[in-house]
Amino acid sequence: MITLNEIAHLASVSVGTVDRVIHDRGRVSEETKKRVQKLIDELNYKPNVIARNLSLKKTYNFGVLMPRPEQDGRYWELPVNGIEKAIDEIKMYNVEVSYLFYDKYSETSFREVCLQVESSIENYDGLVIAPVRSKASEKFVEELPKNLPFVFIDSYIRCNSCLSYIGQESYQSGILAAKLMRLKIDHGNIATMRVLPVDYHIDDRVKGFSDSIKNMDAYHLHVFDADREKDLFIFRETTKRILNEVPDIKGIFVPSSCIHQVADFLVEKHRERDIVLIGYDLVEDNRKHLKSGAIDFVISQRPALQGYQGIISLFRHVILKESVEEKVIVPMDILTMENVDYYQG
Amino acid sequence: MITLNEIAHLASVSVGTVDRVIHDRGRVSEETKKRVQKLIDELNYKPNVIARNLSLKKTYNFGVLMPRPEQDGRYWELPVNGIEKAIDEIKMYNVEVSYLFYDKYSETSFREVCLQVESSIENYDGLVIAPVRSKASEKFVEELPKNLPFVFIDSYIRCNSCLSYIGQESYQSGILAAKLMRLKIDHGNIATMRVLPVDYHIDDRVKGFSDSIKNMDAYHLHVFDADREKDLFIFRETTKRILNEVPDIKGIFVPSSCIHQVADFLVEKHRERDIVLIGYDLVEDNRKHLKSGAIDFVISQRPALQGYQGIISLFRHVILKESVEEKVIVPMDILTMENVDYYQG
DNA sequence: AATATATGCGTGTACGATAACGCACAATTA
DNA sequence: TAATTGTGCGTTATCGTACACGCATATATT
Repeated sequence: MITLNEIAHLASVSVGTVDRVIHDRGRVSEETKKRVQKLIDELNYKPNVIARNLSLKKTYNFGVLMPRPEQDGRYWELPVNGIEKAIDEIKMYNVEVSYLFYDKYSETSFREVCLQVESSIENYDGLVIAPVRSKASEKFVEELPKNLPFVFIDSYIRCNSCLSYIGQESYQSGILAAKLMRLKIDHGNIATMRVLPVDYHIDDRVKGFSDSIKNMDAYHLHVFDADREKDLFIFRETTKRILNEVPDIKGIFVPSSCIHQVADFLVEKHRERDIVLIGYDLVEDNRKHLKSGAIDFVISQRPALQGYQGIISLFRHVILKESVEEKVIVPMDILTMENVDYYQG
Repeated sequence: MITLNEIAHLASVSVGTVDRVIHDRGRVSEETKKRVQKLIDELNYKPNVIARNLSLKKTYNFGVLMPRPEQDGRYWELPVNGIEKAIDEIKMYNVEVSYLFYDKYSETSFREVCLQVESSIENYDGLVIAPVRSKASEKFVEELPKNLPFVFIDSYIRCNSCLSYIGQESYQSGILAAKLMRLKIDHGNIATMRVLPVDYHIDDRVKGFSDSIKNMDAYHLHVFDADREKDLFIFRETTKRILNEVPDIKGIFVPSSCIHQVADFLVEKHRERDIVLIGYDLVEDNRKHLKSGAIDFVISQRPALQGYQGIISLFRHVILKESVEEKVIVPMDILTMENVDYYQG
């Protein structure tokens, strides 16, 4: 293992000079700089991260902008778990997180949190952002200082300065949902819900599902709109509508974690046995319904891994100075009553 | 953050004394020891791992005993990938691995590797063992020095001194396979293979599958033996036997990664469309058949994660001196042609 | 009583990198 | 010409821990 000191010796300069070359701090003659740089390249010198972080007695703070954990049927607790796991692993590097939770269904709430970050921007060494509110997020990241790295998790927005995106292949997961539906049902009426307000990746799930089903003669697809901003229990209400309008419905696909509202309602009406339910994300209520059989399949896109990876990507870039993947697509996992107990998302 | 120095000051002793207390090196009076220990406990002092490893300029070497990567349809490459990923993450702690590959189907090959380890046992700071050859493995670990930590991956053997087991819930995954089979087929003849030589967790898969299917009137289960030690292409040959003996076979379950041999044969005979295939592990050949539709489902038990976790467990115990989980059960993942491209095992 | 051994504890240095400091000399400015 | 500023470097303290070493003092052995 090559060290600073060795380079210094070989170049017949002091460690200070080598350090200045490495960090491009100037105050080194062009000639010496070349000589040192050549040795660094030739010997493939890599700074010892451990020594560096011991020396740089700095504490790092990563900000996490995401919806309140309890929203979407406590879905957002799952990325938080992953974030906590990551922080636990790298706590010896003096890394902390500051959570900045916002109400996913309120533009002003998100704006407030953005302002809060902007007003103390110097406190942050990196940001993990779940840009659920796309437009406002785009504006926010545009105005971030150029030297503040940030990563997206969960959903993607147009942006070329982001360090990394960790997320889902939503359209494809809709196709997968359709496949699972066809395994359980070989013909008849199927419903799905388009969730409002528009969220790109939830929309894509519906598109993937619809595109797979709509051209098949055996099935008849009914699409219902469900505006979550109008009603917290919109999924329940929409299920009521479905049962009214399509009495012989065979299966329902809900492109969000709120499938448990649908299951709750069907259980009340004793219809859970004859209607196939497919939804997303292993929140506690969904786990319960999956085990009882009310929900047939849950697709999970490793929410904990998304949170974990978000922090780790920042860590690798900011602290280890390593390069990170621009895009990390998480797997889509199929959960049934048989494998749910062993799942780690 | 409390440091050694602060403890020393508060206890009015030198860091040397505190160090001796911490590492229980003796040469400290009972009285001072108590005083120091009390401060350590009260202030909840935790040594700085980074500083420790900078100081202990040690390089660590973990031995990995496992079947040759190319065996079982190159299944064993997958844990190696996970091991490499782990090593890459912790390389700054000067951790290396030595691979000790053996022929899974040869007792003498395994014995040789064991001898090799024993003869230079002082080189190893920990071992990751895939105890595929159960009996010989039991004997081997019994004779290991008490202070050499080791973890099991892939399969478990009776042993109370192992640091950690990272593995699969095989019986349950057999149940899952049966569920998937029932989704595709609602009645008829189904076959499965019992693989020889006996491997507990592969056997358990068959048991889980059989127990789910055999009591159902709609299905008729045929169990075939396949002795891998007699023939490298035994799965292919056994498939031939199945087609001969049960001409109207509807589905075949193979409890190992060698399902691709079955798929190869069925494709040759143009029977891949009307026979459902379910097997294990996303090796390259299986991926191909999954995407083409010849294989319907692959169950994966995160082989890369198993390798990764094996190394990380040793790392946490040996280098970070943290406590590790005694048992880590990896999830069982369902792979279909729709989600296979996004899988990370 | 003289010497050997054991115990208790402090000191010093290494690990590798960072960054503040300082010194010598040159170039620029007043 | 004297004062100021800038450049090109070396030196050194620092981070927190580990450990070799050495010096006292106490106890045991001859």
